[in-house]
Amino acid sequence: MRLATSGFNQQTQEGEKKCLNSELWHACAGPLVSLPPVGSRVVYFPQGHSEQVAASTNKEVDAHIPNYPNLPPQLICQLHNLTMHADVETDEQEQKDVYLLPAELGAPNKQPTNYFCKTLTASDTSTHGGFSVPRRAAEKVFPPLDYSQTPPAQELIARDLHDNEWKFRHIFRGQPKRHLLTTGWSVFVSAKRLVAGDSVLFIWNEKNQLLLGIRRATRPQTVMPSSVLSSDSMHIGLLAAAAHAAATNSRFTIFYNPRASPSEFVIPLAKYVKAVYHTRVSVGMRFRMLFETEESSVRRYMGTITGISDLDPVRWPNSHWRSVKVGWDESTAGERQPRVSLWEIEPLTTFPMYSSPFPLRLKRPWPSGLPSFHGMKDGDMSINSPLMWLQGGVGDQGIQSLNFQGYGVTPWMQPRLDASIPGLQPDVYQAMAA
Amino acid sequence: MRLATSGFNQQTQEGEKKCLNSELWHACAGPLVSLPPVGSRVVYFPQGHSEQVAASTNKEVDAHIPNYPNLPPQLICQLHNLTMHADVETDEQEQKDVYLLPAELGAPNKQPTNYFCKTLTASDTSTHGGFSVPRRAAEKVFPPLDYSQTPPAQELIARDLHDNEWKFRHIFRGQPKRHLLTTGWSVFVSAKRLVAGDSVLFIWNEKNQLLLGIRRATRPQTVMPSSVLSSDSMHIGLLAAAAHAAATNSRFTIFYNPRASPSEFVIPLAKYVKAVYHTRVSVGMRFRMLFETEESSVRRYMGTITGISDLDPVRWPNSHWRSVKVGWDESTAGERQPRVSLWEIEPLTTFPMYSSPFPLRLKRPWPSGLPSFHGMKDGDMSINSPLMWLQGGVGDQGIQSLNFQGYGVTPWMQPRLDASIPGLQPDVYQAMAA
DNA sequence: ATGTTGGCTAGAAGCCGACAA
DNA sequence: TTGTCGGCTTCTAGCCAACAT
Repeated sequence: MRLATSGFNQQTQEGEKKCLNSELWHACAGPLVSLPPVGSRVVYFPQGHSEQVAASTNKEVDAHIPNYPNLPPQLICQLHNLTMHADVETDEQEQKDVYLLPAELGAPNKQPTNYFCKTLTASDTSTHGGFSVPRRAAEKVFPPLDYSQTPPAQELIARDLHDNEWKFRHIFRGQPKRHLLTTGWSVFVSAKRLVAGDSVLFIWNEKNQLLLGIRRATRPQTVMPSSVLSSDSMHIGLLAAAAHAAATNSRFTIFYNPRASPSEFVIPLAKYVKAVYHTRVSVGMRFRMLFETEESSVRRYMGTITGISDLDPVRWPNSHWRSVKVGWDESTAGERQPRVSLWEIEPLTTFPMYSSPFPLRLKRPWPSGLPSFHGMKDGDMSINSPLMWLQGGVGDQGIQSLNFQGYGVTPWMQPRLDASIPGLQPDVYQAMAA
Repeated sequence: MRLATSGFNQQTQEGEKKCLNSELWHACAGPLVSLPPVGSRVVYFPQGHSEQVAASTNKEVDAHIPNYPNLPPQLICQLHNLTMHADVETDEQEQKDVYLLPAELGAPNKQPTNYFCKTLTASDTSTHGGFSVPRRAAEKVFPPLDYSQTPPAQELIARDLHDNEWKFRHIFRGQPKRHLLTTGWSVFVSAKRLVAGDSVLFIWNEKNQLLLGIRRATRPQTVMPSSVLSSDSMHIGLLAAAAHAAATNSRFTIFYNPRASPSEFVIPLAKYVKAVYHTRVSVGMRFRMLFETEESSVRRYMGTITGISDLDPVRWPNSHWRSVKVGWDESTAGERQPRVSLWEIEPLTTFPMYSSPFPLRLKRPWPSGLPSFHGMKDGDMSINSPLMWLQGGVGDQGIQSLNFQGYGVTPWMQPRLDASIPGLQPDVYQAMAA
């Protein structure tokens, strides 16, 4: 049975695309994922992109992949376009599809307020019964039941990322009383191929619509590399694409999977500049860092900086990518990564190095007469435009992806710095010296 | 339920791999697919590889993909290794996996003799009943039933590519009498996610084992490009990988999907040389070409050569890839491709150009002292070794793939030709002149 | 010769409160 | 508060021959 797709579909340039629900998209992506506004400048890290491919193909980058000496570890780009993507897995012969939604300009990552997220138990996914709704969640997110009825029950209609409708019987019964989704639930579970450990997300939005997203548990070997291209060619492909775009100042496209990638590798330029040039970090310094919890909220973990050095001095010398070695306070933090990037952490004691926002002497001032970006003065540090354009998306297929398209920067666009920043090791910002 | 894997598993270098049944692999790949022997020399066409990626991602090669001027349209390589691949799709949470089998050296493509292939009907795949076995097929392939029983019935045990066991109740009943697979059939259908239009393949081999393969109907958008890498980066990746391997004479890996790719793009060198240099073709010439039928046998279609020119003069000038424009005799041949490669066709009247096997003058003779290949004399045309190494496989996941690994050729290894071949347009073999 | 359908039946799916944790 | 289980009911999966092509 193919579920009907109705409602707020939208024609895009490709004609047959259907749009994704942006609110639900953000909810599925998680509270820590934010989309840079279209038109803004960002920093792209091929190194991080490479990590995503390695994670997706379960294969590390091989030794005989060529180096791209002209490809700097960080490319300053301008976001051109950004679309949300999601695979759709129907229960019948229809194959996976891509759905696109042009992201609204400058949409902040507003997490919905009226929502809940539950990790499915064995009972939730078994054929024996329905879905047990946490009491507080049901009372907050679902429409109120008429408790004078016996038992109180109603029909819920929820819409997924593709605007498909799912109907559930919501009933309040049992001893002790509890909220359950019965009829319709198993259809949803089998259609989405959910298993214990996956999560579902119910959102009650401002338009009084019920939205329903899923987040699959991260399972190994998400993608089958052998079906399309060798993982080596994929690695080479992303590097060559970036290098070519940088050399020719042409547009290119990348995909970012928020929930599959180890780290975000497209960072707003302002955030990057602030972290790298306006923050003094040193070994021994204490810091906080945000993480997402099971229940889709955020919490802070504390740690100490134990070192600052290149993650891969051979392949990616002078990179800011994960250049900070850290130790975590909590013993349960064993699975947290031992290396982070400067813009991911929040140093507990910051020493503003200079009063001026851009104190660094630039040996070769950048061309002026170009649009400045937020908080940055022309002449101090401006950037030739256009640099890069992005285009992104996220899915409910467990793989949630952002698609970035951009114009590359030419090498000379990398700011050239001679001043040294106390607290930072020299090799950390030599990358900026082309 | 995870099906038990027993029997002739085999440890490979990676430890946990299980081997595929090579006989079944060839049967699934089809009668026209043959594997070049390991160690032999082959010609690799990046252009054809590019077509496979385009078909897999449903996206044509974009305009702003860079050219690789140093990458010739055909690379002479030596097959290093070849493994068979298959995705396995289990019915539970386990994800797809890769299974590998080192291909036996020089294994010819021996199609099994005792087999049948049936395209599944709506009834075959519905939950309402079992599988209707064509009478001749059952009598030829299945063990004989005891027809004195009422009704005659037996249990069949078949093994798939991964050596998983499938049990079926085979019964001969109904009015009129017919062969049916009942109990166990639906489990197989749902586990493999078969739908009407897909095909199953039963083989009775020399060891009196029943083998069971599947071939999914070619469905559009087999692969989700957005999950991993943009299709642009994939295209760039395969080109850059080949170019890099050619420039550094290093090893590289490619995947070939016999049933997903429009054409074979790794051709035995002898076959290529014979077709390109020992066969005179011209406009108006009649030819035959082999195609696979519904029932997995081969038949010949006839046609006439209508032109000889580059398929893509801009991106791939002087390429032999699909350089022959053809018209087909049968009006039902509308879906057959209008362009083929020389080695795919069998000209009806051949004029041997010279009595010597390699009559072409080579401006720069190739280094000698290297292994010659079949039918070729050292000194006439020899090839520096090692050139390329391949490694391949095929799956039952609908996507059937060969994985080739090889060492690239350095540009000077391309034979340099000055002689012109009557009947071929000059630009066709200028490619060989680097 | 074989695809589809109606009838029948066995077994799984699915609704319920009991009973922990 | 909520995960799992035994008991019971409902419905579909699945076996059969009839019928059609």
